[in-house]
Amino acid sequence: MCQDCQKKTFYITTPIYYPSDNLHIGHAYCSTAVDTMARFKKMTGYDTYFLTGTDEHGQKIERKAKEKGVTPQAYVDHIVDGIKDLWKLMDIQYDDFIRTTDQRHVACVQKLFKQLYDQGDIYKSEYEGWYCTPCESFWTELQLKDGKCPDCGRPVEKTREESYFFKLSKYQDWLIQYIEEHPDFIQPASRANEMMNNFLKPGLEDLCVSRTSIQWGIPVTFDPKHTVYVWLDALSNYISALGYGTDHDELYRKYWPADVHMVGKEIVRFHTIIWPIMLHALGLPLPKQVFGHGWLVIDGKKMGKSVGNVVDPVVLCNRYSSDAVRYFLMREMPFGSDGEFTLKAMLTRINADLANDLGNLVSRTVAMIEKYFGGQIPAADAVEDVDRALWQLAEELPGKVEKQMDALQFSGALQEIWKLIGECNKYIDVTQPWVLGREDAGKPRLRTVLYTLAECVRRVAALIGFVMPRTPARIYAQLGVTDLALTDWASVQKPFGVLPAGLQVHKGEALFPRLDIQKELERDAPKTEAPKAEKQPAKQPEKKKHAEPEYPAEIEIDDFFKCKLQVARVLACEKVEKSKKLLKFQLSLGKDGTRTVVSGIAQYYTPEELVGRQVVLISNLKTAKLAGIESQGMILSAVDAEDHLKLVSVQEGVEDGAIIG
RNA sequence: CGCGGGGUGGAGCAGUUUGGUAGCUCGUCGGGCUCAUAACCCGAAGGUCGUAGGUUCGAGUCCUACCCCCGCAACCA
Repeated sequence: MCQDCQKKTFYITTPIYYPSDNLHIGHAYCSTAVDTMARFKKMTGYDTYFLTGTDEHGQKIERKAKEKGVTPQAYVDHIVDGIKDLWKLMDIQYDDFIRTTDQRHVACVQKLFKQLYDQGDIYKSEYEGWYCTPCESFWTELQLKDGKCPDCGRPVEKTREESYFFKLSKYQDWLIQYIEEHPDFIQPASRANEMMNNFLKPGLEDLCVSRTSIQWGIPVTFDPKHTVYVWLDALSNYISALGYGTDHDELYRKYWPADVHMVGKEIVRFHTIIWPIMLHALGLPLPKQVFGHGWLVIDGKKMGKSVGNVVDPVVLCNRYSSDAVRYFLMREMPFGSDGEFTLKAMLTRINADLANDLGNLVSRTVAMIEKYFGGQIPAADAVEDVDRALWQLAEELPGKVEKQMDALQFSGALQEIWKLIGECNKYIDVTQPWVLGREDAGKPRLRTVLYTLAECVRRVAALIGFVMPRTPARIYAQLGVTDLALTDWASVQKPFGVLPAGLQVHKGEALFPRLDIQKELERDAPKTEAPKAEKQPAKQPEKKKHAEPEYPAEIEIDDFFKCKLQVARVLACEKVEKSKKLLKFQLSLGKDGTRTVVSGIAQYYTPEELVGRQVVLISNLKTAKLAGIESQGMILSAVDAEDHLKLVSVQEGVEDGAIIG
């Protein structure tokens, strides 16, 4: 509760995004949801605070900056500019943008760290691991590749390193109990189960919360060769932005605890385990809810740069308007679960809901008022049951919308609003204003019908602004509404008939021009949308296990001769235990000896049918450990679009170990 | 037995907690209307609700087993 204005407060956050690259539509989805919620709360009278930002530390950014030859700070500054531009483009109206490189944040994190250390929740210990001297990097057992440095492939030494640890284990039982007693804390509920089963019940280990291997981070004040672990750093943003721990902590006192942390499902774990324990250890209240939303997937796959299927929100907004994109994101899928993102679905949605239903309703309403009343909105006259039914629906709408929004059901809220729009279109058909307009006897009814439509359109405009911030003004312009009292939440809660008669309407451009879907799809065909345009009906197994390598247009012959290809005979072959895909081979290279090789082809061949066959092996490939087995080479095979895999072999038998070239 | 999500008319989804006529959007087909952005309105066709058992008067919904898909995790060289 805000002390000064007596309004209830509402504090909502997005995750702080990692600015190693430009953001994609998935990030835009999350921010749109938060912005939509924040706007709705603001509209319905809450003192709302909306925080977003960027998580700028860490190795990956350090490395990216190095590649570009700039400082990490310069690198992130540039990306952050782009992110802010995107939010502007999408009308993401945040109250504050926190960057983990902000001095205010750094100071706060350092203070928290010190406090936890002083009270004994963070302690210094030793961390046993592996050190790569050339890279000056420290790795855990799990991070190693083939027992060597994952970065450079060179050998590593076993070392001990001093590190700070956070006593998660101490608070484990408390957290389990807390989650059980607060079923709304983690939403959707399925995610709470996941956390319990995967992490809490098996038991928490103390978390290593400092690194000496990463320079691009927040130094520990009392031991500056250590930097603070990124998640401790990142999570603190939700309170550092409010001035927690400073002399100016008014915002903290006013808004904390947060009402909702909106996060992607992949980071629910950090927000529901580390963060609550941090807060609890510090004696601070926990956020009321952590909501793990789903992902936008494309062709059934998670969007990602490695898959090469990222959708750029900037392009979409510039082409179809940010309001349309926002509408689609909020309407198409139930919030919480994953949803398929396709351009076709978006275009269909824009045409059906925005152009045909809403846009056309506004258009025909205004056109008729112009045609029959010289553009002046008439006063309601003779009233019948059809009118009253529609009025009632309109009056009940705000309550329904609020109910859906309180449950974070954006799609449900929009569906309710669109029910009214649908009923309006039907109402026109039933009342047939064009018939009423033919004779004077019809005029009283006609006045009522057109007034009813105008007032409904006004109400719709007043209700959609939290999802589509720009559209209401365009509707008001057509209706001739200028009085702000006709556009707010209070104005849709009053009984039907708020709109004053006599306003002058102006038929303007179509709100959402109908799109030629075929054309729009073809427009992108040569680019990334290509496979989507032709949309295979079902699931042609087009999934590649790995991202396709990108082949250079041409290579030097020397590049080829780097590979030592040899014919090898399968001496023995068996399935690798606990693995679906791996077969373990004993191969003979003739006088070059034998090799053990592991290959992921168990789904295509049985061990028995391979024994005795000749295959082609890259014999000078760096060895790799697969399923704990040293694999000394790679067996070549061919895969077609249907996912059929066949081993490569030589036509007629040759000596084992023969060189291919 | 690693964890989780899912399999519902051509497509995308809701419904499963509290068993009782299978619903929505898009698409298709037919009709209506002409105020409107070839938009709007009405109607129809189309589903053995993954498979097989079981409980029940009755199962998409509960129980058992199994199959398939997708994430995560992991080892796809």
